[in-house]
Amino acid sequence: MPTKSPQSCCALLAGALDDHDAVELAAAFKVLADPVRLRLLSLIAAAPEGTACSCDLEAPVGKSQPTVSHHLSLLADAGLITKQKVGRWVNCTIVPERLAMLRDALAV
Amino acid sequence: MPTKSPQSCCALLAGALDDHDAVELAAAFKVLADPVRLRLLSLIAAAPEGTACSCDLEAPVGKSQPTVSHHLSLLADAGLITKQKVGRWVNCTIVPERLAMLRDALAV
DNA sequence: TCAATGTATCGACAGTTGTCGATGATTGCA
DNA sequence: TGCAATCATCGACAACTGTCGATACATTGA
Repeated sequence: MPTKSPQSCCALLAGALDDHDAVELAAAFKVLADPVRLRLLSLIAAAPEGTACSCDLEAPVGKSQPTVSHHLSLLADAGLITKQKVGRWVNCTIVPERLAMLRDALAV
Repeated sequence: MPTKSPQSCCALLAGALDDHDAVELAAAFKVLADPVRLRLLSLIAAAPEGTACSCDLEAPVGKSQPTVSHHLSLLADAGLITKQKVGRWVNCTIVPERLAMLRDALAV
């Protein structure tokens, strides 16, 4: 379940950005402000059907399993991906609507 | 002088994102990952002609003068605003092209 | 039931970051 | 020239973050 975050209705850079919205929007961008998470997002988005097993993500980013697990959890908490456990594996799927929402937040 | 940063030509989330591009893109988003900086951006963008005096920005964000100066420098280094000194004041102007570049980086 | 595998959690550590007070530099004005 | 105003820089501190090894949990297969 994604945490609550800036809605598409939020007044953004073009309008008044109150303190509450600023904190939420900053938290959303903070998740994107890490090269490992960006690479994980890129790998997941480029995988077939936008879904990748987390076991296939450790080698490309060159980080340990706990580190990758940590980053994937942050991405999931931010609603940028969903994690579905199937057997012993965890499939990560990108949520393009979430990216689009953040993209719209940068509209001027 | 803005520091170099992800070009519009960068393969982003939809394509392969190599380590170097990931670091640069993450650095760009890191600048946006702070509520004070987002509010400063919002205030500058909402000001007439997208330009505001830095002396008018301290009160709205509720931070000290050194803190605001620090954040404005980060925004300027990231190319999101330009700073022009006129007399004793510093005018900050938004750079919408830069925001658009980051917005495009989130394209899926 | 037991071993193996994939994942999450915990504890710890180093590095980074946001913040402010104090201070310095520069400009405009009397 | 002296003073006030605006901004940048410095030093310091607390808080946060990314990282990993060790370990616990969960699921599959034998």
